[in-house]
Amino acid sequence: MGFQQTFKALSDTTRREILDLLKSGTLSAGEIGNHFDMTGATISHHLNILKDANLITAEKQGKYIYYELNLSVFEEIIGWFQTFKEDK
Amino acid sequence: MGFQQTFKALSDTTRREILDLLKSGTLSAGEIGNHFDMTGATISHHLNILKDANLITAEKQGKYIYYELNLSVFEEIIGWFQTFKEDK
DNA sequence: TGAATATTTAGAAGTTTATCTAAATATATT
DNA sequence: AATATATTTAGATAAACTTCTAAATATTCA
Repeated sequence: MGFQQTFKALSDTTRREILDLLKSGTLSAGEIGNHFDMTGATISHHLNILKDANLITAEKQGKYIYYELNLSVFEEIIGWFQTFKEDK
Repeated sequence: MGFQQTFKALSDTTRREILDLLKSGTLSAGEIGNHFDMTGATISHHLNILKDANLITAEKQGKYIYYELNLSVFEEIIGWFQTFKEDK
């Protein structure tokens, strides 16, 4: 765990775009997939990586699974970056 | 370029440790390499990726090449993370 | 119950990545 | 000039990653 998983998750353009989409609010897997020219299977794989990295959370509601940003991990990462500024 | 190269560079543990080392100040390639159980060739490869991502700068002085943090790109990345907090 | 929709899982293919060894380049020293 | 030191470059290999297709699971609706 730690930062490794988080940074790996952030190192892919599609996944960062998914996070950008979720800034506007909760979206289902299908709605997220509509923004990309990829199969649903591929999007599902990316969502899983983001979820494992705790960057998003998933909640099933009937037929759909809704994904949402999990901001707490963003805090930690920002904190890591801040250490570079402070120590200067 | 843009963020892609930067996040890719940050997605490796060794490279993040190199950045942590450089927080204390400038170091030569050899001094950096001494902190890791890897060949100099591998360290050189990682330094090159960090340099291409503008996360560090290199300056040759005689026999040595000194590496230093380049904080300007850190600013940009912190800015990207901040957008997630603000838009909430 | 059966068909349609939403999403995930499994397995495969091609690409990228991290690392090594060996060789090359550049500088300093004797 | 020859040797030693510092670092990079080139080429190879194995592991990890992204993406696809096909199949599986879960849910809703007629």
